[in-house]
Amino acid sequence: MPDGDIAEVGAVEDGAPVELFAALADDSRWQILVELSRSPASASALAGRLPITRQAIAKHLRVLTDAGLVDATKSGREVRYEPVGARLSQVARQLDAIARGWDRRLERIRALAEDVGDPS
Amino acid sequence: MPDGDIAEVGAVEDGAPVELFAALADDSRWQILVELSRSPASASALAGRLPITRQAIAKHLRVLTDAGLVDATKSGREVRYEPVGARLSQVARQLDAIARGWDRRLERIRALAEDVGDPS
DNA sequence: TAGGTGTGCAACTGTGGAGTTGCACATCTT
DNA sequence: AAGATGTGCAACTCCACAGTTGCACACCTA
Repeated sequence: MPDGDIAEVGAVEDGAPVELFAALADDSRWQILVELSRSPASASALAGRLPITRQAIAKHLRVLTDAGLVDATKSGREVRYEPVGARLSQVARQLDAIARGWDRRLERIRALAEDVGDPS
Repeated sequence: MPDGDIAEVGAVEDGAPVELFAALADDSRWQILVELSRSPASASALAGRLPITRQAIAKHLRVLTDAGLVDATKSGREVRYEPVGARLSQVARQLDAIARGWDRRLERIRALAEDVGDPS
């Protein structure tokens, strides 16, 4: 089964990627992602550009890494992080599939209601 | 400017829809969305199918409505809720645009590093 | 006019997460 | 070897939020 091929019904009922949305539901993490998209950097480097502590950033990077939104590469004593577009695209496709599923179901229900409630 | 046309850079820097992700980052809210996608219902009706209180559901519906993920229709003394696919599709497009932006920037950086660091 | 059903608002509790400080360990440089 | 820089772990505080109970109000119906 191809990766991008997600049944729109199953995508809803199998449970949506709640953990990933939680990862994206934080301003600091988006700031980090923006900085990393400008240029990959280490936690300490990010600490120089953001208003929060290195340790706080490290925690956020942990969350982002677990969610698959960021890739960590150890190089000597420092760890270089960079954003991963693939994961985000995957979620985008999933969301679109779910949205289409909603619309299809509602369409069906409306058509049914039309037949029963207003048979002219 | 067409609705679907989102500059991939601006989409990142103007701030991502964090509020919407927060709305999606809850299991109970997804359960509610699934139920509503099966068939639109009121808060009390949902309370019969979900393991939480009507009041808790009402709070979640408020969040979902504010996020534009659910549409409320008052009919007599009851309020009928139904999911809105359009909002979710919009976010999907936004995420995809952001992801492509990441990939493009990293590509550019890599190409640059190739020229400088390994001029063969 | 009651009684039942659906909503709304307010206060309270419990918990998870964001951010901090402090310290220990690893690694590069001189 | 010694100092400097980067990272990791642990404990603590603070606060937003999920969920609850309790009550008041609005609306259909007998």
